[in-house]
Amino acid sequence: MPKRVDHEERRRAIAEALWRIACARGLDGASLRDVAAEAGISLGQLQHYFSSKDEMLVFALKHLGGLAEDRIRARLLGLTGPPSPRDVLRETVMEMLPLDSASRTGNLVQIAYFVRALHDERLRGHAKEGIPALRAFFADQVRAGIARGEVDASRDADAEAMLLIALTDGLTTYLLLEACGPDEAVSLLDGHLDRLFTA
Amino acid sequence: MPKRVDHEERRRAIAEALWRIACARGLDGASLRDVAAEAGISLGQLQHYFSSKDEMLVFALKHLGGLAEDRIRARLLGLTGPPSPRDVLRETVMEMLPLDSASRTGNLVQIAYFVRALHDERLRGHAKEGIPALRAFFADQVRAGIARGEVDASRDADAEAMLLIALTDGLTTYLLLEACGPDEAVSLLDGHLDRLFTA
DNA sequence: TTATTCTCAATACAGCTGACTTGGAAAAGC
DNA sequence: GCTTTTCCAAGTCAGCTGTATTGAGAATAA
Repeated sequence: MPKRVDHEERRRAIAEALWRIACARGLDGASLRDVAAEAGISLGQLQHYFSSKDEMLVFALKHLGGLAEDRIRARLLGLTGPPSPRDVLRETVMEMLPLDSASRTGNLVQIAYFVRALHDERLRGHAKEGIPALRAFFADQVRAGIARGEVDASRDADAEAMLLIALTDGLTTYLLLEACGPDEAVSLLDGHLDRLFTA
Repeated sequence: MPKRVDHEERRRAIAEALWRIACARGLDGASLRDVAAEAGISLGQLQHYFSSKDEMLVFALKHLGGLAEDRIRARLLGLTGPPSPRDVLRETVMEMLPLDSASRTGNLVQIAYFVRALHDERLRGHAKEGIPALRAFFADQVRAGIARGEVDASRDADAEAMLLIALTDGLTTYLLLEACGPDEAVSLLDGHLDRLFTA
């Protein structure tokens, strides 16, 4: 056998090269040759690790989502003391927003996938799969807030969860377009949470 | 001179063919030949009306925005009696959301443009140009609501306007992904407006 | 009629795309 | 040393892309 190579690591490196290109030129502007060049390998080598372009795209999408989840988890673990539901929601949303350039890259790539998913049934499944879990997570936090008396009991936890997700997503759009600054986005979200957590 | 042709009308017909393709396969999947075939004309004829693909894309985008504005204006004029600020906001937002299949098409195309604009400076200008006006329009309605005592005077009209725009945009995303139904989106927005217009 | 100008079809072209094939280098197990 | 398996570089291929060119038909104005 030849030298043993960590396939997963190679695939991750290729996926990250794909992100860089997708971020700069869009997903459709990322040819196999471009990605290979960005990753510093030959086209043949790239095709050795991904037997088709579609396989590469799906892998890169899943890897992206995994890293985002990891970042959120790490951020929540980094909270000092027992976090309140409001803190959990705030930190999660802040991590999702494109407030720094690294997060901006991730969001740009994710949106590129989203748009492709609108016309591609296979990708749509992958794109949608994380939404119910996120929504349930948010709803749980709202319910915890209600239980602690920090949220008015008349609020519908599921509705508030969807509202917060949609708001985050919309702000993401305008942040990426630079039609809205990071400070403004943060203050808008804080204001929204202020009215949700009234106690 | 040969038979006189209404250039603008031809260009509109071509733009609409482009939308149909962009809606089904994405903007990047719309080649000049595809658009010409969809419009029922030859490639040469299409090139006679648009000297470059870029020109066609920009024209189609502006035409799309113009029609959307017209629909909103018509809907507001259709309101019986003097509309309250809340009605104006509600109707405008409802017209923007992809609640029926026609509006869904428009939103799909608009998002395709949005994503391309993220990587294309020329398009970004066109994509952003309508946002400040919309935001100012929404803010004016909120201010009118405050003046009429229907909105709490402590609310920041500009912030509420941005919040509503972002929320609409986020809901649009999840409607298009079918991660959220039309009824739910409407009820979420009504709930949001209920809390804004408290009197 | 004749000339002019508009409309548009056909074709060509260079460049890029994703997929595939071939062949060889390298390293582990025997 | 020899085999076997893995890894990967180079090249080929058909197909599609946007653009440019050429020329023909058609209708108006002289």
